[in-house]
Amino acid sequence: MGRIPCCEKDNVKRGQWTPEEDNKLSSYIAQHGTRNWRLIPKNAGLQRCGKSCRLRWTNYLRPDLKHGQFSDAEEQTIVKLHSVVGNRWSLIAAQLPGRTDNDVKNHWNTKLKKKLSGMGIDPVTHKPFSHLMAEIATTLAPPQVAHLAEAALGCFKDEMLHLLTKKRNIDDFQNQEPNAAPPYINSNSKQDEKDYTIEKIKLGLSRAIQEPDNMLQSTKPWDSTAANFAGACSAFPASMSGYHQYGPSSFANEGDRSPWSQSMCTGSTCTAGDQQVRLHEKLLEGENGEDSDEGGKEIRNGSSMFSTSDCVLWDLPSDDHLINPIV
DNA sequence: AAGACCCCCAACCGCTCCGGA
DNA sequence: TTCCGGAGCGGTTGGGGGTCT
Repeated sequence: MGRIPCCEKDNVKRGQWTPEEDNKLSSYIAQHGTRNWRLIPKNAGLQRCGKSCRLRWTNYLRPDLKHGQFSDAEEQTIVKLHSVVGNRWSLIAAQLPGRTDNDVKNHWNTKLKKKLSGMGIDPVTHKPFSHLMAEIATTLAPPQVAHLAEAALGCFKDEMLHLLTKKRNIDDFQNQEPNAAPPYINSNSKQDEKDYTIEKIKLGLSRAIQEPDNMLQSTKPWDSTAANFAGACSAFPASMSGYHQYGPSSFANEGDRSPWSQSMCTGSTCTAGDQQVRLHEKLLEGENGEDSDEGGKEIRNGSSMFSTSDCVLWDLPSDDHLINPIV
């Protein structure tokens, strides 16, 4: 028993599309529309799978598509919506005219995830790493806490190392701790540099664990993210804990908050994760067609899900401003 | 100059969803 | 109500181009 293939693979061309194929597909669709993708390649004279044609059309050839870079506003929207609906790219893309789910997904995976990690925010839960550490620390017995930094390092080290070792600016590092030049400065060994970075991360995580209350009591969630994470993890040079390495604006810098950071800050970063779970549950209830006692309606009412009294997450657009209702 | 490495993004794969019979 | 086929979705891959060493 195998799955029925969507087309005969033997007679089907795969890989990059040629301009000629694009022309054939575009002109066929212009004449006949996009009904029945299975028949389209045959009728258009293309040796392609119908699915491949659909993808090519929806992700690339459609005349209403934008192909340029994502704007700040678009990025904000993606991050905000992702914090609420998770990896539901088609839902997110529906709020961004001219962008496809593939575009959004790619942009998230290649840019935004790193951007958030660089700001000390876990891109999955949208919580600050330091807060996650502190939360875990408060739930563990002391002997376990002792191993937390090590374990956490295992979880986050790829992102951290990527950010810290790859794009390091040694001058920044020296400015941060002028009296404690890292040992690798005088060494040619990349391994030394990496080990040093790892030790620094461990130290920072340990501090985060030792002071969970301070982290949790922060009244400004954002302050406990990039800035405090950098503070708790003294190993992090300011230039790395912020995200101006990626662009002109800086998150860690108090006096220089981009619209991005402002909108991120207005939401309850530190509680977004819990609320996200609740929203996910509500969403699922909505999808299953069951009105929950307290929320099903809001969920199906599109953007109002973002403004229910107990679920205010971000300064998301109101109903009127969302391009397409969610769900 | 050239090979290694990295990043981005188009395209593919396989699963789920949905609507019609 | 069930089944089936088409469409949609999200995860993953791989190739091409750029950068680094």
